[in-house]
Amino acid sequence: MPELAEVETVRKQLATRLKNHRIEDVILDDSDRYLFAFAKTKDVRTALTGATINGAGRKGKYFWLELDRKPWPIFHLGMSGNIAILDPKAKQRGHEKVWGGAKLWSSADTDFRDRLAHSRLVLDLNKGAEVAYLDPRRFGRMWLSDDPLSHPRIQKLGFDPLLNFPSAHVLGEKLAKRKKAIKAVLLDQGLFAGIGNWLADEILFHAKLNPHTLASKLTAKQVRTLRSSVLAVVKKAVSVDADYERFPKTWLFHERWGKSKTAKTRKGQKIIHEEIGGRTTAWVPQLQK
DNA sequence: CTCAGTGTTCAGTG
DNA sequence: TCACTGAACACTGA
Repeated sequence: MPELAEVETVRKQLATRLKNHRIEDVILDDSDRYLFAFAKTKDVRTALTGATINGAGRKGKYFWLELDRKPWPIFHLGMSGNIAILDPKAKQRGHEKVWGGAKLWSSADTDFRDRLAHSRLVLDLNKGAEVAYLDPRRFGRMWLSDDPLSHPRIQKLGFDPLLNFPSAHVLGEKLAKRKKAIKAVLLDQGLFAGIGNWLADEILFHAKLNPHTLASKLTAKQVRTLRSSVLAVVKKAVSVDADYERFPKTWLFHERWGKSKTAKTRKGQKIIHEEIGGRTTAWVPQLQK
């Protein structure tokens, strides 16, 4: 479920685990017209082979590798994308850790190659590490850019809760112009970069706001509540590395995902599932007036 | 067999 | 020009 929390976790793990690693080989499928729709496979190979990773950046749901030379690769995980890292250091510790948005595989796993089903791109690094970009549904995309922050797709993004979130006053001015359901507005990447379907529902649940409320009708107090809920939910999800098991027990997430649609909240309140702004929305009418 | 689904873009409409 | 809606993309799993 790659939304801001998962993507930020991926960025953090790439940056900390792959810093100073050199890309020795690039394995990709030349026939994969989806991932490489906007970057030619030959250019990807040329750009990455031999480069050293200095870090990783992110804005909204886009992330990129910072290399010791340009261009840099930018990625979007789409609906089902994921990043997997094989870290030889994990082998020494003999354990495997699973994150929300990415997996750290121990090289002790004999089925490492089997797990690479749906891998669209694999980077072989020195020191024995490997990184794989996995994407079953093929909605993921990749680009090459000399300056990710000025890339057209990233330029279009609005406020990122972890990078440049505005005051309640500025946020209120933006919302006042939007005459559609707040749920739909939360999903607008041109305003809230990184918020996706599950984060939006969790934020509205946290703020006790009815997802149907028109953004332009929110009171100043509701805007302040919404703003703090966005920050609270995103920061908490990121602080536990988007590990769903470690989300607070009170979160709607646990009742919404992987449960039947007749599941109720821990307090026994009814959860409604309906389409708002073209996306399925789970909410609790009893709480979100 | 049918259909929903973590996201985004684009064509069409108002 | 702007805001919004619905379809399309591709594949898996319930």
